[in-house]
Amino acid sequence: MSSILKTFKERGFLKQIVAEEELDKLLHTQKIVFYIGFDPTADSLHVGHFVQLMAMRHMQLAGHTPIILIGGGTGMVGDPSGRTDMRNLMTKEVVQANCNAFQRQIAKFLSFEGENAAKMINNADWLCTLNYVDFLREIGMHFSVNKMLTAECYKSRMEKGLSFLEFNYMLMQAFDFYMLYEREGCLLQLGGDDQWSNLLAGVDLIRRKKQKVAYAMTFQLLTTSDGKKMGKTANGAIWLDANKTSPYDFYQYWRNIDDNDVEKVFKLLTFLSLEEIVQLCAFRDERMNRAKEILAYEVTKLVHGEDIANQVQQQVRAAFSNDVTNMPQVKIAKEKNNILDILIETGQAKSKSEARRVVEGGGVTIDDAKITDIHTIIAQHEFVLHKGKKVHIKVKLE
RNA sequence: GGGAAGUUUCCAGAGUGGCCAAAUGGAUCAGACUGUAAAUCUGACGUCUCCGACUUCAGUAGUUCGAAUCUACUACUUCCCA
Repeated sequence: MSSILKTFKERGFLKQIVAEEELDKLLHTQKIVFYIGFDPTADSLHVGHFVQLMAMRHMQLAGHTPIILIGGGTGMVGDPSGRTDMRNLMTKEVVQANCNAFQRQIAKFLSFEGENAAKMINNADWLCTLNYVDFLREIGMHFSVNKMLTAECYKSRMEKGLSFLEFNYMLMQAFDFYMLYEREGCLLQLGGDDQWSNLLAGVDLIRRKKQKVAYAMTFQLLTTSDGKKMGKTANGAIWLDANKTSPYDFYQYWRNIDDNDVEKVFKLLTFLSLEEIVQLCAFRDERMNRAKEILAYEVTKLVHGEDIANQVQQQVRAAFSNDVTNMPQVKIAKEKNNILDILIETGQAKSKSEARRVVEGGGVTIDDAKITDIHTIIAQHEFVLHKGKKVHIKVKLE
């Protein structure tokens, strides 16, 4: 078995694959060009994309050439796969802005130099100038509506309704693969498992138009041990953009994950060797915390860089050991010195009602004094705010 | 084009004239227990000047002492017939 496929299997990436043996041989004997598409549905990538980025990196390290396909064209339509409702249609300007944001983030994961330098391509280049009739005649004729309707990815949409706009998404993605096959010699498309039908559509299209074989492989979606999508918090999704999810919160998310997910995340989202991972996950008691700390550090390092990871780790350690000089610090206006305003200004409560509840629930401590009265005024100009057992920040009034 | 059903608080989903800021479950937050874990138990979960007040149940206009619940219209969604 080729080492890359073995890696994907051992690390728990692999979900479904087209012509496994053939592809295995191909990956083993040749350096190929492959691609993953990213649709600009938001202004930042989130943890769900992270797995795909890691997979690309693994592939590049194995000598294969990655193409990052930014969905400037497909993003105009919206992928209905696995969704129960239609996406809001984005304006062209938003799509463009999101594309730019994606490019910056993805660039960190891949090398754009050397023999197998990664390439970034935007499918708007060909999708936005298509001629409708030509497209229907050349591409549309190869698709069976009957077959498309039975595709797993449309199931949930068949109950709620599927617009013709979205129904075309599969053709567009198939066409992308075909274009990359023609222009770049791209033989393989990777993606999350929710993309399986779309990937197959591309493989089919290439076979019909060129009588040539192309390959597809999907990866495990990042889920928690109880099967839910990973990356949800009170403040919404975990983003890879530091402005949307601070590196501190990002680090803490991984630091706090379920014991049962640690090994999986290590394998998928870090480059530590399997031996190291097994060793780190050997313990099922408080020693597990050491593993989680390393996990959080490694993952943060990949996304935000080593300097920031070091910095954040130091802050986290300081916060949890009550080391006042190094813990994260927030400055707020000195007029906001009552406990409710402090909670809001420091971002620990979204409304006064919420702030009130945490205080009344006994979750707030200033320095060493538990605050129980919602009217409390804090006299100090500098103090440590604790909320629950996980939030410890130094607050400065000025 | 004709007919039927629907649109509820982050999500799912009850509620069909006052007992409704709205059951229940999930998510989330806090407390207890712990290992910054899980499980479990407890509490909270529209907003505010919080023992009270205010704004909500697609939108608008009504009926009524009183509407998420009734009526009309508008928008959107689904289903059936053509």
